[in-house]
Amino acid sequence: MSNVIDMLNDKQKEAALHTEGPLLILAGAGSGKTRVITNRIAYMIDECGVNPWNILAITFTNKAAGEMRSRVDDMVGFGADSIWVATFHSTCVRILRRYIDKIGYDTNFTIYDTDDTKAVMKGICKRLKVDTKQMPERAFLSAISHAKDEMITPSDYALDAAGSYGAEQVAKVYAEYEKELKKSNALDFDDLLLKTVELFKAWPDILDSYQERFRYIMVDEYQDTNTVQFEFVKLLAAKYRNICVVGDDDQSIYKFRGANIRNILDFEKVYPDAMVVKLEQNYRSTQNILDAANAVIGNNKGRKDKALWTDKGEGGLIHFRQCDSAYDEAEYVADSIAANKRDGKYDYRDCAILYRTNAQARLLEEKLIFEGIPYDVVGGVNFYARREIKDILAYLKTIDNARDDIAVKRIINVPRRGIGATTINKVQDYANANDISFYDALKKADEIPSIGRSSDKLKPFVNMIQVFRSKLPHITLEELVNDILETTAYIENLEADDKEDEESRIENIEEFINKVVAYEEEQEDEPTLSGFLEEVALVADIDNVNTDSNKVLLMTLHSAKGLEFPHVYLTGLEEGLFPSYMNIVSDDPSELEEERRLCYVGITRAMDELTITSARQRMVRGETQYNAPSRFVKEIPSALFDLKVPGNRIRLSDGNVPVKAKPYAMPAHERNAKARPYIASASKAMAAPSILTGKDIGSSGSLDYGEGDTVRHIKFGEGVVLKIEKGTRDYEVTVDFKGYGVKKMFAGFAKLKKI
DNA sequence: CACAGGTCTCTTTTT
DNA sequence: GAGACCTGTG
Repeated sequence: MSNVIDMLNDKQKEAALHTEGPLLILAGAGSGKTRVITNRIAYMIDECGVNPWNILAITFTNKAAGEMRSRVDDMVGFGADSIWVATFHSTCVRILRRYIDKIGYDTNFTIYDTDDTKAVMKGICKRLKVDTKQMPERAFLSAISHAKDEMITPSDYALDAAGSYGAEQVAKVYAEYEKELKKSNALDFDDLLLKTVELFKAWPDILDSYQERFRYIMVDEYQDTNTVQFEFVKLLAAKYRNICVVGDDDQSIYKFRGANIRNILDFEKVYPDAMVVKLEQNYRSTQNILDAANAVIGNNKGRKDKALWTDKGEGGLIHFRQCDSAYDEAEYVADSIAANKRDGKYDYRDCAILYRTNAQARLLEEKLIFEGIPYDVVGGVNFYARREIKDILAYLKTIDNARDDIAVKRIINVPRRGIGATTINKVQDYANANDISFYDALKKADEIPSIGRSSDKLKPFVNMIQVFRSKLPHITLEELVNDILETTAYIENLEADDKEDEESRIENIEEFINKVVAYEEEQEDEPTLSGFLEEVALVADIDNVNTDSNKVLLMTLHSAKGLEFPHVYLTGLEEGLFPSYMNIVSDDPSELEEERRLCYVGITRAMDELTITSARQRMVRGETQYNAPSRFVKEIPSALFDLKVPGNRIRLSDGNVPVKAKPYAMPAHERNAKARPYIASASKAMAAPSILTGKDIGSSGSLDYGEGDTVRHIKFGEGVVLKIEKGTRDYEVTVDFKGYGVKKMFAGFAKLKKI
């Protein structure tokens, strides 16, 4: 037997050797899923004579796709690059770029992101005079998105809606929205799947050609697929039935985005002859961490029964700490990371801080800066969603596809050209009346009677775009972007405009140009403007994570799926935040189960050490909230917690009932944290070494004072160091303070300064 | 038409 | 607490 198979355990082997017919791999967290998939592909190519060209592997992110390709590449002699590895969305885009003209679109369609669709919806609601106080734009968008996920057309929707005022409204708006996108030759994210399925159904010979091409299909993260995605896969696999799906129902966390957990739970119903393999041996985490994860997820009903185990050993206990405030929480985490680094226990890159909502990142960032800890935040505001980047992209989109009304309107007065809302409305009215695009109406500005002298302002804009367009075939994308920036004096206008963010915006633009250059360099075929825009439209935040640099990573639990870290900090475990308030009050109990799965995902990211934190008090949307620790914490058996962690006042009995804490003496470091006004630490943050210099202050590995030295403490003032002991996680320093007496404290927290 | 300054609302999670 | 939105003024 080949060595690619020998590397696997028995269960994994079973999965890898089953290359023909439907296969469901239930892969628990950390069970070596990627290894099975890659080895299975290698086995098919090397041992079964499968042509790599006939293999399609669909992953969740571009990052995962890239990793899979390079791992297969390392294993097989040649041919790995002809395997089609891509995300659902990019796979569909590639198909549609070729054939979408068959269903009435131009092959140079643009892809509308969330902002763009919002802009479209705003216009529609205004036009249809919808009361957006009653029914906000995003409600329509989410209804439409769900309809598309379920393959419900506007006319289907209208039929079902009869009788219900709200649904009728949605149906009307939905129909209008479709018309608008079509007119703009634009597709939204959901359309990419939907139109591909439509194409396949309308043109059986096209479907057939793809069925012939993709004789072996693999889908990763199958638990997160929605109905259209499943339909897409089902159609492709209908002929050869070599479909292998890999997933874990316990990690299904995208219901809000339409993911249908039934896809994985009912796979065997759709494919009765499917072979099912369960991978339960975990190669990532210690047994304690797995026990915690199993205990939490065990509270969910209607899941496929499984339990992770490992031969890695028990490992250390899980830390839990309830802090007084979110500030304290952030400080605790930052201090812990600094201490770990100093002790040589974990490097920055070994640590990840996870949270439920993006907003939580801010405080954490401040404390990390204060401690001089280098970090990267994944997500938040997507790079390509930033104003300056969207502006440049809008120029590029306008040049590429002038039917993209949203793009044209975005830049028509950016930088300012004295073209205001009144003029824009008149042009739009004219466009509507003549059933032409906004840009085409601009070209005919002379013929719009009501517009008057404003047409003098419109002409130069149209000319400029036409000039860019005529240059396009002769220059590189980088040159084009620079040309746009120069012609419009974009940066100069930026400087005049907002002084505050100017610097970071210019940096972003530079970064954008780097990405343009990178695209042109790595592109094997002719790099094109459309190709670049397409790539940009489909990148996820996680795709840009640079794992080479030695930095702490901050991200949401959703972004963390599929990743692993030696030390994971799970923050904000509070009722109302995680699980979120929305899901606690929801009458649909499955919402809470989804939160629990999210918690399960978080716990199982940890390899060696897991720290869970919560705050008693936290600012949420400008309002202070007081929250109890999350129910999920209470679902973890208390025996798994390290109760000796300073500051942990929660005692959990094995009956999962919190026991009233005994009077608690606040450790010195925590009192300081409280006594110190937050502003003070913010100003000190500036004095801390910049992360940009690459100097990490926490890395000395030893203290800069010794026994007998006089030191200063932020609250207790001057004192003499009596003793320094090396503890398990930090140095314990005993100091005799003038006026405060002898105190024992952790060096990592106390931040004593030698004087 | 642009801009300053006030008010209002709130996505949890994202391809 | 921030961003989107509205309104009055120049």
